[in-house]
Amino acid sequence: MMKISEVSEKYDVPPDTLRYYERIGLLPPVNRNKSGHRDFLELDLRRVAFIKCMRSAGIPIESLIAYIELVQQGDQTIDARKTILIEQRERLATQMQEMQETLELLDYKISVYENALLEREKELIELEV
Amino acid sequence: MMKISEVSEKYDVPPDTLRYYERIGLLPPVNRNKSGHRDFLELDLRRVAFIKCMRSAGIPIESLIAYIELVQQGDQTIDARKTILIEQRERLATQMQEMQETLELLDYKISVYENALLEREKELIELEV
DNA sequence: CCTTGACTTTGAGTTAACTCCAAGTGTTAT
DNA sequence: ATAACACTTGGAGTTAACTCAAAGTCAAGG
Repeated sequence: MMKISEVSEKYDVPPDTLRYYERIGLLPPVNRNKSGHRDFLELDLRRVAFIKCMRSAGIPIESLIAYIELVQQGDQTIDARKTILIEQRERLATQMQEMQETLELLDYKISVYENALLEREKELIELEV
Repeated sequence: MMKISEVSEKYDVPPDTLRYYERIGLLPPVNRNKSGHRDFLELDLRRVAFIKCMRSAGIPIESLIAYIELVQQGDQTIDARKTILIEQRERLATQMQEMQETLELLDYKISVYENALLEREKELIELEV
């Protein structure tokens, strides 16, 4: 359905990274065509989208591999999967709070610099007058 | 005023990391006592706190070094400093938005697993009855 | 038929940010 | 005075997550 270059283009993930993900078991074995080239099917694409979303938020690959492996093992692992997701959800929420605080400090500092620049301008104008 | 072990304790940053920060120029040369040991003064502590805040949000060390160097150079670099802070503020905001989306996906998936588990329970009860 | 270009694998190299180690020095306690 | 201990430096090692390179295969175009 889609070759690796197209998937790379569509999801903005380098081909080497897609192959790397498959190599380490993050992406379960991708469908192949007769000549051995990867031919990403709907399911493969959904997995890529999921991985991309998780990685863009910094969820560690190790946790994702653990999760994906549980998914492969079937319904009796639902509870364990939920545990992983909740754990990562908490880490993410904590991280976002820290970032919120940093954002506020940055905003404060930027506003201070803004005022400092205005002061400088005033001084310069007074020199001219 | 405070030795490295105390600073490490207070800010929860390993001594090796504090020394590393100084080595690479992220932390300007820390005050020393007669025997050559670091003796962190108020100013050094404020710098540690700032670095810790920025790093906890993932602001890259490289940008922080650039910023700190400008600070050392005095008032005429205020505009350049502001530019760095604004740039990082934007990167941070973007990152937080991506994380928000991931958080929502995680919440959704967790809720799906919640329901799946309830279904399983129901089935088990029916088996018993 | 031969070249071109995209694919393949395996393994090595890179980058950021630490983290650890060895060898040495100065202050404190016995 | 000597042992213990926290500190010092310089340099090497680690970890996560890619990223690149070499050597080979295959289908399509001239």
